[in-house]
Amino acid sequence: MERPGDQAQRLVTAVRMRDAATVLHLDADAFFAAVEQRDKPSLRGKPVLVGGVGGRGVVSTASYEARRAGARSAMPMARARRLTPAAAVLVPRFAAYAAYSQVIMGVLRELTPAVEPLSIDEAFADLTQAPGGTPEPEDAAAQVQARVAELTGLTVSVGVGRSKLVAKIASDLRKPGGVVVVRPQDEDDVLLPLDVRTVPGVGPATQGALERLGVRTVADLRRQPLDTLTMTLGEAHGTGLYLMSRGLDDRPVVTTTERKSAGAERTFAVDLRGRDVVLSAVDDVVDEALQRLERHGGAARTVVAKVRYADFSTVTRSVTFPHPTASDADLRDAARKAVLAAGVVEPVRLLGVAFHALSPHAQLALDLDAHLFDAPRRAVVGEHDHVGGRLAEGPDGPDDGPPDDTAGTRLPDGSTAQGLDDVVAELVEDDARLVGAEKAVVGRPLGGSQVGRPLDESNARPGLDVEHATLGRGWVVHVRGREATVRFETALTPPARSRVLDLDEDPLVLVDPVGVTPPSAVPPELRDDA
DNA sequence: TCTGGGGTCCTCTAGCAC
DNA sequence: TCTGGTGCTAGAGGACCC
Repeated sequence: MERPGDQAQRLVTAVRMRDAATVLHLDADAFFAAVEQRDKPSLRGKPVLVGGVGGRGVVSTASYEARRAGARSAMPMARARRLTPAAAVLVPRFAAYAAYSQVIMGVLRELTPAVEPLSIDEAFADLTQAPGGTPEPEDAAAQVQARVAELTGLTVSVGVGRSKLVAKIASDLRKPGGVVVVRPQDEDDVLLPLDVRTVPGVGPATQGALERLGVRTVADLRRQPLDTLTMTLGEAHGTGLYLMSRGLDDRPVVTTTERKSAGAERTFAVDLRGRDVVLSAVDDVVDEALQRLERHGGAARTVVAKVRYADFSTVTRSVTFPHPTASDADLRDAARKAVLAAGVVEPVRLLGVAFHALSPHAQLALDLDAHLFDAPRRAVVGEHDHVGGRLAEGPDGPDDGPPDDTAGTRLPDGSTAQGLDDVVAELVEDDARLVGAEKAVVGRPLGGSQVGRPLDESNARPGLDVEHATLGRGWVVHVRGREATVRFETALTPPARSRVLDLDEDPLVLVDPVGVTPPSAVPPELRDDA
């Protein structure tokens, strides 16, 4: 019989570690806020909060100036504003961040083709795949930092280790703008004193469970037997932490990953009451989810609805088709059924719809069905249902009829929704200070892109890009009625004072972000280091 | 203080077939 | 015919990440 110690030993010896620090992790510093400060010169050196501007919004990213006042990611925006009342509060401009992200990922690919983006502002790179041979880690890190600064004007932090675990932890040790290379012989010195919370995968719940074992640091974690960790945290998580506490991690850098799901969710500024109100709101969320689905394969087999009630309890229900489907009407119908199955009884705070089991081959499957079964679609579903698939019924009983082909018409503009809060935001400016106040509006989501449309109170969000026929490009500070406050500035201009315009006399149009402006394009007298 | 949004992965449980 | 064990799949929920 195998003893617990044997099992742990087998686990440890199965890990194939690299013998040198060749995994690089890059993390852009305060990414969203840094891009905003880059594109909006009047905000440089000032506190900036990017996130949801509604009453229930949270901070996505706080600039370092705002962090000094205590503002943090995931903090309720209202609290962050109290901590740093002078901060500019802006909605995220994902199109701008994506453009910067592409340049940063491109810099890594100049170094090595083996780049694994983790998110919009983070990536791993495998230095052993560099075409000219494995570079020295310090040289690689310096090259990446210099090139990113040259092309974007942003700073990034870089960590290099012999594993993803160590590289990621290292990049976080000297932010912003730091480089930390951890060689194998130095790993214990770096890892063991760290708070266990710094280990990727340890969140508040795991931290609480570990604290009950008396574990606070990585050194404490390493002293725990394997079976204690697996009994406390589950097989996978326990085993993972057992290995990570020893610096053991042989996950490769992978360049391609398959998307598993696509969806959308929305928190309402005022809780929804009543079945009809909720179902109407579901349709809006489905519209957004369908747009995302279309960008990621177009077809799905499972539809999951999420309902969060006023007391923050959350219920999910799902509907699974026998085959992946790309039919908007079917997917919409399934989402409605799933929401009803969750039981809409209390005030609803959030609705979400996600599509799982994605497939690019749905149309092929549907075509095959059409050839194989010369019968109405319902019969096809029934045929496959007993073979193993399931088609959940709504709470009212069996499917009440064939799908309505007129339902679920996709929005015609086919644009990229930014997923912004459905609120109208107002920023009140006090000379150099930006003080926020907002008014929540329910039922008027900023659905789809508003690019090309005239700016008005309903589509205004602080921070969005606008253009004036003669004054040029700028960004929205706030709009009240037909009066808009705008700063006409870009990365290529000096900081601008805000101007108040009458939208009837001086119409403004919402425009796409300008893209990445390399520092070399900025006139010398306006450069950050000038 | 009062908790977003888009994801991934894991665990537990139940139903079903063998 | 009934029962229990096992393996598979799906659904639901939770934890975590950025």
